[in-house]
Amino acid sequence: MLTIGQLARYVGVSTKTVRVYHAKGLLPEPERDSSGYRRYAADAVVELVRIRMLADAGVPLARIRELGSTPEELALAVQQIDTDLTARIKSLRDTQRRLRKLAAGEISILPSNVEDHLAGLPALGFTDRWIAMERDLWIIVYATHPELADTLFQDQAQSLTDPELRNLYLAADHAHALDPDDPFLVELADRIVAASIQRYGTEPPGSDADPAIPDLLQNTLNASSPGWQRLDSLIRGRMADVGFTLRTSPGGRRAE
Amino acid sequence: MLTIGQLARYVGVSTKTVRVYHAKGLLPEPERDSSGYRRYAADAVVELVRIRMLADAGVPLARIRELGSTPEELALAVQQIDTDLTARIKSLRDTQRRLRKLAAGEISILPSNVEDHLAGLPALGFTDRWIAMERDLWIIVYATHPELADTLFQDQAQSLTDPELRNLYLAADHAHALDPDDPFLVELADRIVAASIQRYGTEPPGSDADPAIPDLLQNTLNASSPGWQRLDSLIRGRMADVGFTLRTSPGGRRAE
DNA sequence: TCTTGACCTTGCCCCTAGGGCAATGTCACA
DNA sequence: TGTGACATTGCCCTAGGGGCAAGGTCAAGA
Repeated sequence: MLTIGQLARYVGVSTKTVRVYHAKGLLPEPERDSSGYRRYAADAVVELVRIRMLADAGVPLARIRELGSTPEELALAVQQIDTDLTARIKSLRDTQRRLRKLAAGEISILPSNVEDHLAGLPALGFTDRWIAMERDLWIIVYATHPELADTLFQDQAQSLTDPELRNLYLAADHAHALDPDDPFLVELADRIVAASIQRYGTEPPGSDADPAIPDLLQNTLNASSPGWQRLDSLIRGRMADVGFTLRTSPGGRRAE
Repeated sequence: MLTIGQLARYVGVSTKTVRVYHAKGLLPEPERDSSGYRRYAADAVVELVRIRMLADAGVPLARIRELGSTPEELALAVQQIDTDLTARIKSLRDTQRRLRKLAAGEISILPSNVEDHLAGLPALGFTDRWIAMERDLWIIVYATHPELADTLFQDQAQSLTDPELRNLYLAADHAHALDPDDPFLVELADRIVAASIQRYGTEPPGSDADPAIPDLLQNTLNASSPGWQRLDSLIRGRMADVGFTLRTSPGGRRAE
């Protein structure tokens, strides 16, 4: 008769695996010889091969144990394991495809229309710094307000088709390098506030939903350059003057 | 900024998963706000997506952590993960194929030539009981003595092509149903011993390698019917009389 | 006969990638 | 001022074994 090692070697598993199957009740404990060694008959080989086949297919051991009952039940279970296996193969292939896109740098975190929009910005004259900032902004917006983000994005994308607004955005982009005392910043702030009021009245889209978004933008901008910080400060001052709804989030917590 | 829940939802994982990635050093711990909540910036989303992609591909988290160093190294690693993924897909498909064979009852534990040999036995007049016994015997032989088994099997298969020997085996098969006192058993034992000596001299193949195999056969036979037990006993007696090498394993331990 | 190396036994702790719970603190809304 | 959804840390649990310890056994060679 077979020792545990011979059984395990023949089927291609470790002795530990066989013992685990005994402990889990998958494989019946065989007789012991006079020194306490397990002694297996040939049917244990057949049974162990069956178990390994199912385990290799990813069936949990607990389910394999319950499986052996009736032949119809077993056939049904095998059917189900088969479709499950097909699904897993498909999922692996999908993963492989996405991994290759990742390696090629074509990974898209944002919806593809947003990625397309960002990809078009360099041609309009925006700096990489600005684009990176905007990209981060949209990631945050889509993560925090998935139901609003599309609307906000459509508005933003559409506003770039207006040459005047586009020039304001471009000017803001390039204000990054300006000295905080540059008088151009005052003029730019005035023009931005005027354009905003013309476009939205005193109630900008999204402002009724969550005050965190403007805060967020502000923080991102301010951290980046003194010129931007000054520009933001000017805009906020002008907005408040004309009663523009620019609530600061309570305690400023959301923007910390 | 994002809370852990927003980050997790956006990427499609649980908050626990994100915390685990922090604990394992995969994702840097972000700043905390005044109440101790984690606050994430947009780059955490990008990083988390990258980690999930690799994790989905089956890369262990410990390896993902070591991965980020140089771009060439990463490209090489991704290359390797890709081939690994291909191998896993192939292995799953093999498993699926074997599972279908299992479901169809076409599973082969033994080498295919042995299975073919067994499949041919019914046509020669052997009973299912004999074939099942022989199958078990070959499983044990291949498991215990993989290097000898092929030689022994070739000899056995070849001996069946001799009509006289084949008739002896058939007679032994059908002796299962005989009464232990049937005089035919004595005659059959004589003929088997004579044929064995004619074929092998007094040194049967495999006897010099391990005495367990004859013991094994004996035990299997004896457990099955009184007729067989008697036949075996007669054969052993005759063999010993003529000096045939039929060692019993020391203490009989291997056959327990 | 004694030693040596390869087996076997049980029991214990370890791993991965998280899940789930508890106890507690916070946030936002009504 | 509640209330439900969210956050925090810490702890134990899972599957499918791996690995080690401390001991018992077996076969072969000196």
